[in-house]
Amino acid sequence: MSGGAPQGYDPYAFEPFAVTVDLAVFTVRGGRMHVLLIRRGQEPYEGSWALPGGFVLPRESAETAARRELAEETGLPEAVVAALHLEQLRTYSEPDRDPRMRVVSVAFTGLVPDLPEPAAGGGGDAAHARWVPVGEAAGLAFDHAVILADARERVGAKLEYTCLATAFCPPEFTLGELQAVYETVWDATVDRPNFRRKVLATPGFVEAVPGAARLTGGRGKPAALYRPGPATTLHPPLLRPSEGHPR
Amino acid sequence: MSGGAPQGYDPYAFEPFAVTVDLAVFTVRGGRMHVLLIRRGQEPYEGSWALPGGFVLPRESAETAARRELAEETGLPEAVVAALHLEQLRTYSEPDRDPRMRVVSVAFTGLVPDLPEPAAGGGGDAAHARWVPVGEAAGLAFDHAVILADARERVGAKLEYTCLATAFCPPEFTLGELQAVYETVWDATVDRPNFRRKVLATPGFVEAVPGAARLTGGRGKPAALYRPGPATTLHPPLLRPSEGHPR
DNA sequence: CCAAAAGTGTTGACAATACACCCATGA
DNA sequence: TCATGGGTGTATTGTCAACACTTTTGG
Repeated sequence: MSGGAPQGYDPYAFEPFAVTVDLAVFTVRGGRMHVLLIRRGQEPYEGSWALPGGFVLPRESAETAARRELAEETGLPEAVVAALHLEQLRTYSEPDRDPRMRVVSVAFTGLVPDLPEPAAGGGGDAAHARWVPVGEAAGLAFDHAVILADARERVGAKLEYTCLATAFCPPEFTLGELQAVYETVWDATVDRPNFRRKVLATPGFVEAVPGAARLTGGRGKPAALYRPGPATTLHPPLLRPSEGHPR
Repeated sequence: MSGGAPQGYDPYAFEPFAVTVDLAVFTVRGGRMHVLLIRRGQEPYEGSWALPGGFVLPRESAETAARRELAEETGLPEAVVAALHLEQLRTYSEPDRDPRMRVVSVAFTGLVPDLPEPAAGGGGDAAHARWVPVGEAAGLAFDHAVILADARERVGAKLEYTCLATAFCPPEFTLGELQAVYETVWDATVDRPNFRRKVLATPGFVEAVPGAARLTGGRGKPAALYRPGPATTLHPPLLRPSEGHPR
């Protein structure tokens, strides 16, 4: 709520809650899904890998705090942080999730295209940030393994019924690259002709770039370039195969 | 995060955050969707209607707090509160959403079957709780109108691809009642034969009750009774009509 | 000319719609 | 016997998955 405070409530009467944000930021690189992690420099869990995040300041919203902490902790370029697709995942509030004090954490999921330079680049904390294949992210601090799993599941589900996949692609991309995003996130193969038809048949999902074509990586026919379109939802959905549903 | 605390962080150094929960609890009654509201008995917004909710206590998770506050503030029977379908909506953290202090609120969506007695019944605060048709919920306190709108949208969307609709029904229900839930929440009409086939064709959505049939309300052929099944997701989805999609 | 990747066409299975129709009950 | 709501059948229409095929490039 807000407003249901007991009469005469004194903000300082209780042991205070700390409110933090945690970020599960994903990218697709080399056919594998990666998550951005930082190495903890202090107790508890010193030396462990953890999701980036930090305290929400008194005059910040959680989303503002998320972008600020991401920039501070990982050294991602400002432009990337400002542009990245960020959405709330859920809030984790179990009383003992942090051994030191009561911490309620608002978790976010972030999506970025594959970056030429990894995470490092800025100074300071940035040196402790790394892209890690999600399969190799073991032994995370706190309940971050749970958050990571929840975030991963959510991204997979959202690809089915939203246009989110373009957030993993550079500003201009080929349909082959877009398909690779789906195949990587779902860890499944998709029929190219059908994928292509479905994407092009969804108004506003992608729009063709008038300019020239680009080669894929040397061999093969050059592919047409597309930009993300204005649409956000995908009707009808693009269902992942094999998920128990023969359909 | 949790753990990214600045070195030497003192829990009492900052102006503390209050962490609260807000609940948008819905039911379907008489062909209209209703939300459970309470009348505020103190400033700010004294006399306004608001979503039930309250402070998270030091040793509680947000979900525990949500059920406790719901029971305390609305007088819903314990059994109903324990059984109700509750899920996190999202967290609202804009700095000025409460004029008195910094309040971060974890919002939940709840679904209950139509109850014989309205909300009142218990004593205390319960007298100030009421079921209000969602269309008539105007002038809510704080940002509760936003939370309500977000919750309503989410429920409508979730009916499409989950088995959530049974949470609006009593333990045993007819397919006509289930269909009425969809029609009410979506404010759309659904073809009965097709609806029926789709529900029955989805394994685990509903299971037939071996016993006898029940009359609908007097007239008409008695309908078979069903119970919620073990399934939670709906593949393929049951898309609402007219939502911009000819399909 | 071959491999590799982009892009097009076609077909058959299946799903969704729309609607006609029968059944059981209360008044 | 009529109105009301439950339940079944079916034809048309469309969509989707599968796969064969053409096109354009690099080596």
